[in-house]
Amino acid sequence: MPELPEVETIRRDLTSRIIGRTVVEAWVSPDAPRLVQDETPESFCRRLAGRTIEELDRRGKYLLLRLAGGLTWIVHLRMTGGLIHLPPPKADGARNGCRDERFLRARFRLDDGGELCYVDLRKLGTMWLVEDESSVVGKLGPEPLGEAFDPQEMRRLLAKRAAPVKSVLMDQRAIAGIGNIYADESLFEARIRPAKAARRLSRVAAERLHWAIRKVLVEALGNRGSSFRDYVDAEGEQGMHQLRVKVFRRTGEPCYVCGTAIRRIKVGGRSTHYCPRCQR
DNA sequence: CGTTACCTGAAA
DNA sequence: TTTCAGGTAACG
Repeated sequence: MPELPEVETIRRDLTSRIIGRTVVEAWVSPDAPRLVQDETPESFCRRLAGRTIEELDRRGKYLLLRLAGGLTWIVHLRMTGGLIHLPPPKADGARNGCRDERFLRARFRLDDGGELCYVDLRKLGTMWLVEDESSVVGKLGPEPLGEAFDPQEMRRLLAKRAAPVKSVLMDQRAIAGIGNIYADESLFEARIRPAKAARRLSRVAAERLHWAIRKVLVEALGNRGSSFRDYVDAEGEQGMHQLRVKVFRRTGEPCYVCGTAIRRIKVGGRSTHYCPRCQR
């Protein structure tokens, strides 16, 4: 579900709510045996309990919760995962429970009475508790909104790749954080065919793509991400960027630039949307 | 390099 | 009933 703008929105929302909080109790549903990586859910819960969350960071689509004592709790939401924060109950004792108990896969009680609920319809999400973050996020490419990602880096990572340019954008070892929505949107903005071999892009096209990626991600972030289906932020609210996309899931509808019907094809096994006239 | 498996529910 | 889904690891 969530790509960089969605995960970053969750990170920002959670920061003021959970930094400095201690996890007093962790619970993982026996119905989600693959959620916790590298150890049993019991051992994970035992090691997490009593730890204080000191920092909340993001790398690509991964959330990094740095804990006192050197451990990092890493969460990847995959397709349908979500992290919802329930604030401490009001003075009158009123409590808003997790809204979809059906898909609740894990629950983390905090020392202020609040809690973090991990929900995941498809159960594809994963979490780790590690000493060495690089064992999980070490192979990711540069952050597209970071300084290391410049036009030259864009050209470098497209060079020599025979795969479609869209597949390279979605390759997390090439660039971190771009998924199906923002790959299509960036390629539209850069006027490039998604199926074109990455190494065939001209220098100018690569530079347009560099600029387009940043523009698209910044705008999506400003709209708090895209909610096409399951995505909600840390308060359970939808993003707004699905109302602003130019091609994603607009098959058959007119291109906003030239009026040509948006086309849908498969690239790297994923649905891909583009304007056959604007994108060459 | 492309394809398939992992899961479950909603939409076609 | 069949297809599809904001992702990625493990295949061949």
